[in-house]
Amino acid sequence: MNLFAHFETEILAAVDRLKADGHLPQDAECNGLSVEPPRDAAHGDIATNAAMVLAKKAAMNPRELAGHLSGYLEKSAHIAKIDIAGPGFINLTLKPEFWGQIVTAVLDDDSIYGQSDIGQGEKINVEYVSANPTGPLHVGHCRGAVFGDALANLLAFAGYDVTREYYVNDAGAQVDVFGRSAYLRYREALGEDIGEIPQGLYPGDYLKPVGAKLAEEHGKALLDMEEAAWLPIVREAAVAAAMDGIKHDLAILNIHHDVFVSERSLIEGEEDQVAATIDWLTEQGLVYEGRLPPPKGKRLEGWEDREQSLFRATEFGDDIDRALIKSDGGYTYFASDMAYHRDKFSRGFATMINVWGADHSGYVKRMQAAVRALTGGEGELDIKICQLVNLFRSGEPVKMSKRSGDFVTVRDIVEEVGRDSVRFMMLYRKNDAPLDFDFAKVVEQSRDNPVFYVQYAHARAHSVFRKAHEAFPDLDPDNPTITAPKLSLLDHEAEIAVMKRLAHFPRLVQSAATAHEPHRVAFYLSDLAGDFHGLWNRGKELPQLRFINLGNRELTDARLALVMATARVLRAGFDVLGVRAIKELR
RNA sequence: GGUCCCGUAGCUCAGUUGGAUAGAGCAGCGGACUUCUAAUCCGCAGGUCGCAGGUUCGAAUCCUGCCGGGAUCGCCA
Repeated sequence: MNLFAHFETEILAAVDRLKADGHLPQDAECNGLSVEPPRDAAHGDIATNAAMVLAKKAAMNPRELAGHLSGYLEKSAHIAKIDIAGPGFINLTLKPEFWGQIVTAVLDDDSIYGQSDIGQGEKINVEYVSANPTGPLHVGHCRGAVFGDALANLLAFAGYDVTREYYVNDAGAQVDVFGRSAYLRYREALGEDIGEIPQGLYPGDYLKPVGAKLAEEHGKALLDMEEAAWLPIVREAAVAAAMDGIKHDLAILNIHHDVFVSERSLIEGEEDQVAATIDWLTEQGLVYEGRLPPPKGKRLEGWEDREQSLFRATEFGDDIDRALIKSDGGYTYFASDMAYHRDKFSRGFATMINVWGADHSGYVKRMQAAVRALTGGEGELDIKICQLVNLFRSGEPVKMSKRSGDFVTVRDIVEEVGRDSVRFMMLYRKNDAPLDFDFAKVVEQSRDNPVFYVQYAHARAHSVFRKAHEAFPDLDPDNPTITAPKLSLLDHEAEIAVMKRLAHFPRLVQSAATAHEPHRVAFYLSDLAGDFHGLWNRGKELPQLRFINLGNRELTDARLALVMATARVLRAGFDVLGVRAIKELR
């Protein structure tokens, strides 16, 4: 049950009655109607602007119209009080016993509470990570990886048909460099002293096994070849090894993509899809030969003013037209990315989401312009930029040296603090704000550490079940079943606060999903945990408020139902974030 | 210089897509607690939402222009 959706239908029914009795014209529409929790809880449980939205149509001032509307709402069950406030808000306060229905709804095994159908099964493509296959994943990739994965979970929970996708940039100049780096390791594996890795090549040790394997498979055969002959072989082996490593790194974060699309395969497959895309754009009159002005305000070494094939990106909202073909005849990265997005669209994804790092923010307009052009305005691309992660260790910044290839990898982080802490922390911030990640803090067992705080709430709930089992052995300590609890017994303000929070979950899921903002789920969990801890603490002062009352099984059952409901919603939120809910603290 | 993002309490950040008197957590101040329902709790104080205009019943939120911080600018990926 979605509290706000439920009352929206009641309000709309009241509006219909207003039309029936002539207060409103038949054609009056509720555009911009809101049914939401008021900002200030003192105003009640549900606020609606219905009267304000309809005032003009009714030729009545909003407060007067609100008076008529509330006359009809009063007849509805569950409403304890109706206030008309401010410019014409209608505030509904529900009867305390209403909230028990939320607990019932959460515990109903026939549906998953919070799950939504707003997605209507629409196909949606989430492309995330897409790191170059030239080495292990490091912190920079980690945030986008976790973000994309949680967003995909969230969208699935909200009823979309989600595909998780990874674009493998295995075609550009970078992977050639990577291949040459691997070739050096190959020569090294054959006993040659290669000295220091030259500037510009990949220095990391992770290519050594690739070199060794090449030596094993090819012996000295590659030494006598021209680069044009050995490069494809070495490059392919290096990329394959890098992708294996990346998939392993993703797996330790519990991230599993459905589809990997190779850039090279777009070009070298049965049909050159990049060429086909450029042809198509040319037919549409969107490609021309021309010159680009050099970037202003920044001197560029070796800027080459030349006539080239340009895509009319400016017609679709970009600042400048974009090059498609490099001077060496190869496709620009952008050209193959256009082909890739055209491919996505042709696979039935009208809605696409790309998750990128901050360093790609300058690329956003271009790609969105491309999608507009390629889909005739039918496709929609949302690009989520993940800002930088700053690493700290007990408040001290962690230094990273990229030059030596000695950066902090996903593996390092997960091994040190655990997958769940990494995932939660990466989501405990809006994606477009920078994030501070402190190795010491995320494993701290204190109120300061939101990971702990939320995990602890779930563990506490389960500790109640274990205690309940000791007191009443018929109760299953893992999953106590309580038949027909008398939920009206839950009338303390701290209990009602928890139930209200539970009531907000479905709405929260919907808004987070439509905004493509999984961090809202993390903050919600923190709030819910806060309410639950608050209730727990009240039980310390007021023993009669404790969950388990030996002399009163009926009350205990009602409270256990509430604890169960809380644990379930925490669990549902954790599932969206991809964080494991723990039942016991170590 | 252009573009994009950010600017909210001393600090770190939320803010339900335009709603009412802007919220949390730290830190601060004042109390309580000496405990396994443990890994603290309760209360208080704290604000010109960067600045100035605009849009309207109503703006932290939308539009414009400034100021400050960050990222980015390519035939790289």
